[in-house]
Amino acid sequence: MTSPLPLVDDASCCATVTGGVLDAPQAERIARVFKALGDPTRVRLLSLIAASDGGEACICDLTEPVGLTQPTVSHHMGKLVAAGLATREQRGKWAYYRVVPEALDSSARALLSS
Amino acid sequence: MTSPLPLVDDASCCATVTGGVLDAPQAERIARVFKALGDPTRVRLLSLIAASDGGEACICDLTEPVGLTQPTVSHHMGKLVAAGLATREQRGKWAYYRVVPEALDSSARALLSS
DNA sequence: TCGATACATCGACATTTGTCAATATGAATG
DNA sequence: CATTCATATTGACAAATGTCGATGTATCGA
Repeated sequence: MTSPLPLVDDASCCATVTGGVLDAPQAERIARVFKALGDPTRVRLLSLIAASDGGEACICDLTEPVGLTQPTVSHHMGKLVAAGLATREQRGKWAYYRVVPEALDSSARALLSS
Repeated sequence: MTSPLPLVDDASCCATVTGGVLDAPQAERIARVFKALGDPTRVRLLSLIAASDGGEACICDLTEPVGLTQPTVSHHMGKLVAAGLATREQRGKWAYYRVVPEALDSSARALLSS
């Protein structure tokens, strides 16, 4: 039989904060996503996109409700995409962004006790 | 009858990222906790404390495994406490820190789709 | 082909952040 | 009371971050 002790976690993909001591790379991976979620504007952007028609929105839809410049919104969306929390799809002149629910679920699971 | 539309969320305590458009204060509150989780050292500290005997640890237990200075670890723990993710209890010379599982659960719920 | 539109990138700037060494605080112990 | 030990606080500094204006790039329409 294997794994009688509280092993850290089988795969680094499913590491959880309270499920054993995390090594540096695991903590790094987990923290990277939360860092992207650690800005109020980006949290707001995600909620705006999720609440948009068809679950997608372009920069032009987001600029006004957030009250920031177009470059700034573009910068934030870049961060969210880089963190895997959103996707970007170019369609004609517009760039359509969508939330990645699996990424949110995965991050949520990293916080659950077990 | 009330609330036929997708209201943002009853209480700000249970606001969720994908459950309706968040206003600025709600996004601020949510982002504050994730900001604290957005540093690899702090994620590691939480996992170390959670895995410690009795679910608690003092600064002296954490300094060596994290490989950082005592003031730095103290600073990080201060941030975690300020974010509500940990508690601090002074017992004699030592300060014992514990993880707040409810805070982790609450943050996790903010990410779940609904 | 030209102008307008949507977006990204660049350069700059002030602010925040993570880190440390040095020092202060406070509790136990002799 | 003096010393030691655990921790917090302070001051400093480099690096990262959020924001903007200006500019570049690509696409659509006339």
